[in-house]
Amino acid sequence: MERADAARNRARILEAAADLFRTKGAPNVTMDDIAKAAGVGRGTLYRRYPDRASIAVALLDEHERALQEKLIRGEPPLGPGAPAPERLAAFYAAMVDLLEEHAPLILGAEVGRSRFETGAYGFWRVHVRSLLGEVPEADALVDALLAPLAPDVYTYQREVRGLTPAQIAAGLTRLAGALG
Amino acid sequence: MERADAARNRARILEAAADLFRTKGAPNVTMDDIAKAAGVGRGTLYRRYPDRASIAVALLDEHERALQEKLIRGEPPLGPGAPAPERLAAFYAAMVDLLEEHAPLILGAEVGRSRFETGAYGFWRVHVRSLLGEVPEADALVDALLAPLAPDVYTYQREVRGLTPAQIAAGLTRLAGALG
DNA sequence: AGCTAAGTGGACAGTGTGTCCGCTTGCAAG
DNA sequence: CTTGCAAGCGGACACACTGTCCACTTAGCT
Repeated sequence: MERADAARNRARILEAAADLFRTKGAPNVTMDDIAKAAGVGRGTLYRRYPDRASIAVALLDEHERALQEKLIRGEPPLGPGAPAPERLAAFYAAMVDLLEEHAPLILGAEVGRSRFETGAYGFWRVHVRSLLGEVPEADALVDALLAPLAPDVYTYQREVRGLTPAQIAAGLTRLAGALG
Repeated sequence: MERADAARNRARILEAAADLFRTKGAPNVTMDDIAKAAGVGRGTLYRRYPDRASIAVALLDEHERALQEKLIRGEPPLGPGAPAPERLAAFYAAMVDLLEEHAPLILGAEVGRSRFETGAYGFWRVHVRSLLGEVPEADALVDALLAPLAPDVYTYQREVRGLTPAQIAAGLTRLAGALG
């Protein structure tokens, strides 16, 4: 059981962090900023979240879980029942939505190599791997197909190349369609 | 014109940095380490190279230039003359070689978003874009096709997934073949 | 009300960054 | 060979962020 003050502080920390990530950009937010904004001390912050990444992961958790649920039990083409290329395309489209909504957050969650260490990456990997079926090169292909969903690639396409989410999704759909 | 002592120091810095990147891994090497190992002061180091990335870029320069040369003027299928999918596959294979050889270095070169800001990325981008021709989604597809070549993806595939360079290249070849 | 363990917060030490400025040295002209 | 001087050098310094530690506070049970 969690004490009431602890719960209140957790909520305050998450709220403050979400706000700071959005306004200042994840890499520019220090642990100290978050503690200050949440009105708690450094020790309190570190007790729960050892680094920025773990805060971002906590913030992302519910959104990613919702998508995971849809992939497993949702309607086709996202859920089971549609042909693999269509399901892959639908997955790409859903991920583009997620990135568009939360790219700054996801960017904040991924310090260094941590992208591949999150449970979410493992889940996407298993999902796409299963869609590929018995293709011999599938084990190498999986990560190649997930690579375009890296948040830094997405923000580069959006902000530097000036592409729209629709254009990016279209490109990925083509990629999905080309396999089979 | 560059003074003799300056030239000597530059050589020493690059040599020391290459050594440290290889042995300790790029992210664990501090500017101070490099200065110490090269036998120069911090100021001297910063005069030429404002950060780790610029050192790694300098070290990579000649290797990347060699590949760029082959893409423009080399024999097919790497150089001009072969069908686009084959040229793309050859490009992928060459990049896998480059990554296998220099992944730690490339990883060191890419602090934050800098991957997309190097001249090299721009070059790969133009090359692949030209291979895609008039495909409507090409502008979005380019970055998606380059994404699997990110050094962190490569090292993840090699070290965590345990894939061989040949397997990775095979996966990418399949990707290249699927377009057209 | 009293007890106690969970929770809190800020001081502290350690580490890395980037800058600044007095000193040194290569090198070209006399 | 000597001299002048600008380019080059290097370490001290100020600053920022991290992560830990521990004396104090407080929620929630009895």
